[in-house]
Amino acid sequence: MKKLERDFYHRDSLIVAKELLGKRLVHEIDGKRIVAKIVETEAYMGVMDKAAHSYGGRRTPRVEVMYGEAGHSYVFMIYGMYYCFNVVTQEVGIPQAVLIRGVEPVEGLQEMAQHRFQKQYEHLTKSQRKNLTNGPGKLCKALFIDKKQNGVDLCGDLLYIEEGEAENFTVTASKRIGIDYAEEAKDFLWRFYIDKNPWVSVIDKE
DNA sequence: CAAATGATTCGCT
DNA sequence: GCGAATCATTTGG
Repeated sequence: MKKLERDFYHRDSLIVAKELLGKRLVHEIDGKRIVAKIVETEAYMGVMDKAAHSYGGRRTPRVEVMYGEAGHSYVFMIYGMYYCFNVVTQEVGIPQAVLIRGVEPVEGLQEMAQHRFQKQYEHLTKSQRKNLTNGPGKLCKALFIDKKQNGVDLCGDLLYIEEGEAENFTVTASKRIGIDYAEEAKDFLWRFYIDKNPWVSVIDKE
């Protein structure tokens, strides 16, 4: 499959967030490919987005990578125990990113199960299989993503995103998750997911 | 089953 | 010091 190039990321977060659905996130560990299909994303629109770490043009060491070149990773620790993986978008100087919230395991299930539950994939309970990668903190654990991957170039050979299989799916837009402090910005429909996919972290009611 | 709660580190003020 | 783009576990109906 073809690796996504710089130009793909060099656009608005809202566009990139939608187009990332169905793509494959690949992490190569010791020459082994861990692959997962992206099924849920959220756009963070930078300066005018109260939910974004870069809101109002805040520029601290942590968010610096978002001001840099598109197509790099932005990984941050949350609640003291989990990581969240983002893709930096837009041109240099515009601090936008797309958070990956849910993925569907494709290759390397054994490695994912081992790292997340210290168990063989076959020994996972039904609930553990479902919970392997259906959330931002969970998928980072399963895909071996932590602080060391912050700032990595996704146009490189270790961590990158490639085209997925051709398929048809319905994209649902909804409110973002876990940003109740963001006032009016919490109601923007900037979360996107593949309708009816079981690996989406939070499903909206009818 | 849904809802409440505790865990635990780091970046920022 | 405070609180966070979360999650697993416990509690109660």
